[in-house]
Amino acid sequence: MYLEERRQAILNLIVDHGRVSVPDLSARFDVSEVTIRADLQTLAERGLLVRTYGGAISATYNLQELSLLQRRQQHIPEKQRIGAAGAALIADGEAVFLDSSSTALAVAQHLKSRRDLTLVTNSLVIAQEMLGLAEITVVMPGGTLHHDTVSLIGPDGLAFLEQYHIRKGFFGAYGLSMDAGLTDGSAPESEIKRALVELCHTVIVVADAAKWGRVGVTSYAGLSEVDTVITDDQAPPDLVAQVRAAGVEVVIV
Amino acid sequence: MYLEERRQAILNLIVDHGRVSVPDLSARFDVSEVTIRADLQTLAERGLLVRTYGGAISATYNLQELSLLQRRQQHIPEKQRIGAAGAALIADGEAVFLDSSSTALAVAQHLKSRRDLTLVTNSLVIAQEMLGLAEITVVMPGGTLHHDTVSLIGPDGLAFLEQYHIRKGFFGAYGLSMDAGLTDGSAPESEIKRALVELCHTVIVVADAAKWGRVGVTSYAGLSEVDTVITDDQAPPDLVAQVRAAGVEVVIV
DNA sequence: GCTTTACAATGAAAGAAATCGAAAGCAAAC
DNA sequence: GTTTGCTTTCGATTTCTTTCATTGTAAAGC
Repeated sequence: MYLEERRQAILNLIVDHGRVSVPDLSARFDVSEVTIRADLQTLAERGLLVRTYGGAISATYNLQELSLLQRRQQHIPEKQRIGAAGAALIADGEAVFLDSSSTALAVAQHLKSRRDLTLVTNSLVIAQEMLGLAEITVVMPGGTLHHDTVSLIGPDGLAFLEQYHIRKGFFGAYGLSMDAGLTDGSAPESEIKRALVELCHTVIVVADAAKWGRVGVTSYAGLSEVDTVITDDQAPPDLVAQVRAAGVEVVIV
Repeated sequence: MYLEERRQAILNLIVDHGRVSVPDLSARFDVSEVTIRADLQTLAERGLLVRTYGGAISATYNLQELSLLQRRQQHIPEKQRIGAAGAALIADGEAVFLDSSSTALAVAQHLKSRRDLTLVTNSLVIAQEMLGLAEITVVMPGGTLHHDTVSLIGPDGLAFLEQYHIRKGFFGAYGLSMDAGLTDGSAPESEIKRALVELCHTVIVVADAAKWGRVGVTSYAGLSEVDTVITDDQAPPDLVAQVRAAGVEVVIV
């Protein structure tokens, strides 16, 4: 029996029984427990099962996994401060765009007690975070799911968004610099952001100190298109001064 | 019983009863109260419940997530069999539509090891289920997030989908009857399905036995538009015979 | 308001089981 | 013969759980 056959068989057992134990699998396939653990770890990394101490169970708990990821984010104090400051700029009744960055997620987390708000976002994580909040309308453009950013990307979603009057857009960035402006790591991601920067009346960049002076693969906006940058107090003062001189409001939290 | 299973069971108890107590859980799972407290603390850190003195209660903002989990767990063996049968109808390389029903989710769960597949869906749960599977392309139409079905609903997302050649569509239903055809619980949900039934070359209905003979608020397709129904062996034979006589293939698993 | 009382939570220590890491063994492929 | 990938062995380490002593808390009665 080959390795992949064994792993397939393990998955079948989980589908049938809901759970498997390491000693049991070891006996059944006549390999050491160490080997079984390696199998389980690999399958868990592929998201095909959930590892437990002593065995594994079926992977039908993805929602919780995701919310765990979300909550891991919460513990970064800088992002939370930036998120709170961003949320303070949003009035009830407005329609705002949030991109798929983790800092924009922090903004969303501070909007949970708001009423009559429309959030436009391409981030599945933000949508998930707002689940069950009846007072908040979440609108998503269509697109293809990108696994790394957990967001919908695609040129065709934009036409759909043009019917909304989006007052404010919150954008994360891979980097923020004087000459390259706002930069990101991937081209399709940049494309949708470039269009949204056009669409939003007010462009607000949420970026922690690490982003300053960094330049990513593609630019999606120049500094002249930015109204406000929200960052934390570790941002390099000389760069902050330059950006302010260029007419951009910089909020430090 | 593994740790994660116990924690899952605790969450289920909270969904059912709204609250749990430490001594009760300790007796029920035959572990010490200290262990239960550790479980509750961990689950509270994940945001899945709210800790109280002597026990725990439901985390209101997560109720939606949990009730969805619960819905997924109902009829699990039947739904899983239906899901497997549905997945067997899909060849690698195809583009298929899956709606936001829990039975369509079961189909998706059986597609995880496939390669080169395009899934079109308006269900956030299915999208999340496919997260990290690089071989599977997930496309979502734009729309407004509906909290109860965890799906994107909206008329404008459809234009975007017309560019895809969707071979097969898998649809759940609230009810399935001779005269009303396929029915659903809410009008906007029906609207998007009606359009997708038009768009899909082959329409496959996945519905467990409980759906037969039931009629919901709005119809989204007549039986004449349906190619195949996949159901379980508890489906009423007389209704099955009638539907077959109407020219619909009925697969019983 | 204050105190009592019963219950709940926490910390430390300890034991059993499971896991991990590193080095080594083994087989098939080049 | 060497390489490569999978598997095993064997301590060292971690995780999970319990017990017990101590501290903290809620709510009833004074």
